[in-house]
Amino acid sequence: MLYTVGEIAKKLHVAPSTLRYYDKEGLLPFVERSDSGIRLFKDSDMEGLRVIECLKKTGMPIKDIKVFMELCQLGDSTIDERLALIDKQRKTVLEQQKQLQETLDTLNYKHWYYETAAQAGTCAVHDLLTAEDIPEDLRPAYQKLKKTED
Amino acid sequence: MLYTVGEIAKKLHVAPSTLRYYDKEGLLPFVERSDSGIRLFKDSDMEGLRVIECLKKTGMPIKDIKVFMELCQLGDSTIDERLALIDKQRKTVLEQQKQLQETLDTLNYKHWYYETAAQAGTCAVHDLLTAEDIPEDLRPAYQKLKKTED
DNA sequence: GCTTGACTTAAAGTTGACTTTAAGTTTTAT
DNA sequence: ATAAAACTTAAAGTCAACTTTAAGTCAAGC
Repeated sequence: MLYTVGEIAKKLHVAPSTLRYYDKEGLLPFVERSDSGIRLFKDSDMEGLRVIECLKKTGMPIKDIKVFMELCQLGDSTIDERLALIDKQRKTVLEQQKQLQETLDTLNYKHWYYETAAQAGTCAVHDLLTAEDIPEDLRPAYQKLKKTED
Repeated sequence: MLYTVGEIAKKLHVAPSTLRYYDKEGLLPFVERSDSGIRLFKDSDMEGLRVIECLKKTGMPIKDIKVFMELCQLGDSTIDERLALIDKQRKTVLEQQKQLQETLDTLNYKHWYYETAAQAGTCAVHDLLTAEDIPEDLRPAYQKLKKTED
């Protein structure tokens, strides 16, 4: 089964122009063309597109994704290199998870801060509070916001 | 204690031009100026800057951060609104965490894929494997990559 | 007092990732 | 056979978030 760029775009919920852009940037070395020059996507191309989608979600820039997709085209001699790139990207995602958790911790503190302020009718209530009044799990985030050194 | 834009920039590990840009965009309604027009940051401004940093990490656009910082300047009458914005942003971070975990699951599958291929010396080894040969925790990611409908 | 480095602004430039436009070709449907 | 819809490319436009530049002012150390 073969698909045009518009059909694939619908499947992936992206604009056809996005796929043409990716192709122009070299992310789709696997797509073939009809005699008249129309892109023909195979069922098996979907996996490559999903890999691109995944790498994009890690924040990898287009140019780096291109390198990976090219390695895929080169066959078994590039397996080790591809494994190294996957592992590198895995590390960045783990770091992002850590970062996002810290961000959430801060927002959780702010949520408590404003809920408490809403109860009291004023943010000034927090001037009266000491560290012990802050829920234990929110204290680290509080300390980070308040710290003055660095 | 008062600080110039360059001193604060160092503390936050950002370029001075970034802070001037934020100021121009209205993110820093709290910074004061000397008689000659030089920005003077107070110790207490650090917390506002850390809140901006936090909101930026959630992916919130500059214009939306501006709204939040302006609400902070307006005092206690905006507590409820600020709480609502924090909660909204908290939701987006939870969604991002979910997304990032799915991305990591895919990378974990790919890691296994290439490690297996490296052992065998060829990616073709995966043509011989069935679903049961794939570690159980990696199967959902595998299924997602392979699925052909949608 | 004067140089040097840091500050100021406005405006232009950069980057990445697309999107839109324009002009043309191909395929599909009647 | 022809009109409409979908495809093609190259080039220009957009957007967010900065960064750089240019021209000038201010402040600190010698």
